[in-house]
Amino acid sequence: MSSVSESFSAQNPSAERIPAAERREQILAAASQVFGARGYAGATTDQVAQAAGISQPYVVRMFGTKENLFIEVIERSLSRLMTVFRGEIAKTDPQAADPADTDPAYTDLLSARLGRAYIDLIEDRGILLSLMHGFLTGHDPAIGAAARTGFLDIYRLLRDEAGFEPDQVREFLADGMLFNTLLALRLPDAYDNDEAARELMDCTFRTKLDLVLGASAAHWSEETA
Amino acid sequence: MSSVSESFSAQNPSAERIPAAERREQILAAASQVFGARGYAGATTDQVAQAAGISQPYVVRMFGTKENLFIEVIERSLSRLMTVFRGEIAKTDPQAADPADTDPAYTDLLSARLGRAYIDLIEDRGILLSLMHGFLTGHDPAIGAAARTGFLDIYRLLRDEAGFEPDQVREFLADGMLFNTLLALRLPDAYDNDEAARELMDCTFRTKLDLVLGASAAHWSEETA
DNA sequence: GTCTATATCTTGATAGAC
DNA sequence: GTCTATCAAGATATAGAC
Repeated sequence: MSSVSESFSAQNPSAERIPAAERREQILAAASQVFGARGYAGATTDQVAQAAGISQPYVVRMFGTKENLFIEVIERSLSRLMTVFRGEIAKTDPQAADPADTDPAYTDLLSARLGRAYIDLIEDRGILLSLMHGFLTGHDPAIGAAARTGFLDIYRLLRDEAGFEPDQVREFLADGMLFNTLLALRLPDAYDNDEAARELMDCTFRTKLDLVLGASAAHWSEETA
Repeated sequence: MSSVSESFSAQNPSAERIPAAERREQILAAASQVFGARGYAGATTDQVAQAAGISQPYVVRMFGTKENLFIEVIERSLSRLMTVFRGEIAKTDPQAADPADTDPAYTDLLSARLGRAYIDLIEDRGILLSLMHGFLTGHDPAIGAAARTGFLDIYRLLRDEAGFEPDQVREFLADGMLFNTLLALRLPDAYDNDEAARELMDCTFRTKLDLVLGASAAHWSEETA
């Protein structure tokens, strides 16, 4: 994107004009990080603006309201997540005819692959965390509705497209929620100092631990405040 | 508590004086509900005050800061949760000598009982939800530290006092996090209108479903806004 | 122990120029 | 397409009376 000039001042220095669609995605990416770290209520539109390198009113101008921006962030996260899942399903199941009639070995393999793909999503810290904050904002009418719909869409994808039994879906989702919670808690930061944290993370993230710890260190150290 | 007089005006009408300790617990109980519904950043000290039937400055006066109030709410939730778990452990295991060397049937039974006890805690909606919001506020230095410590305390309780293997703890915690998420999402409200919601809740809450649905209807209908 | 009044800061949103 | 200036509302915290 817009080169070195931004590294000093967060504010768009020469007010460079870029296409609205591109700017939109820039803002959404920035908002995803900010909302993921602080939640809907805890984040400000100004923090998003700074992260995107533009002015606060422009953020509001482009998305109407903070609430609407958050909803678009959630929908973007859901879209990415489901795209990734569908990719794994397609990759794993090149010749299965009936997704409702699958053998146990297949769903076990697919479950492992989807789990790995989920963990890979951590590379962009904002996706899973802003989603999680969306789920926790069920109280807000508009956000709550979007969050419920999205969550149930994931449920149906796992059941109908991946061919999981309801109880397999439940287990998969449960692991995901623990995963998200450990990330939000920033437990990776305690990995070196607490044996319980270490043990829990070892058994939660297993082979993908390096990715989690590495992404964590890189991510949090960049934070503004 | 202070009887009928409060049903009209939320504000303590005649400024009735009650012992500080009792008032403290009143405020904590109210704050637990409010923070549980809206999270730390989303809740206001005034909402807590109204829920407790006193003035906003008095809430701040008694707890110093909103942040400190939230931390005390979290600690109260943790304390209740751990007390309940310890009660189940004691009840289940009257004669086991070495908690580190337990047979599978025992941990299965205990796990089921702890799970049931956890679901029972939903009767007070604030406990699990304010805890969950605490976990999601790992970004705040003070709150994050309290949340991490508390989470790890629960981990150690399950491992050392309940005698679970790390992987059993992981699974138990994962179910708990899914449980909390479904509550925060207010999925119980969608039970009648969405087959996926119904299926997921049926298999998550099983025999305790009545409790979840009942408590939900009763709880949310009482809400102020 | 508890309230009223209020200072002060933050923040989402609008107006309007370039 | 993007910014500066600014308003209005809301929220935490303090002061001080009763």
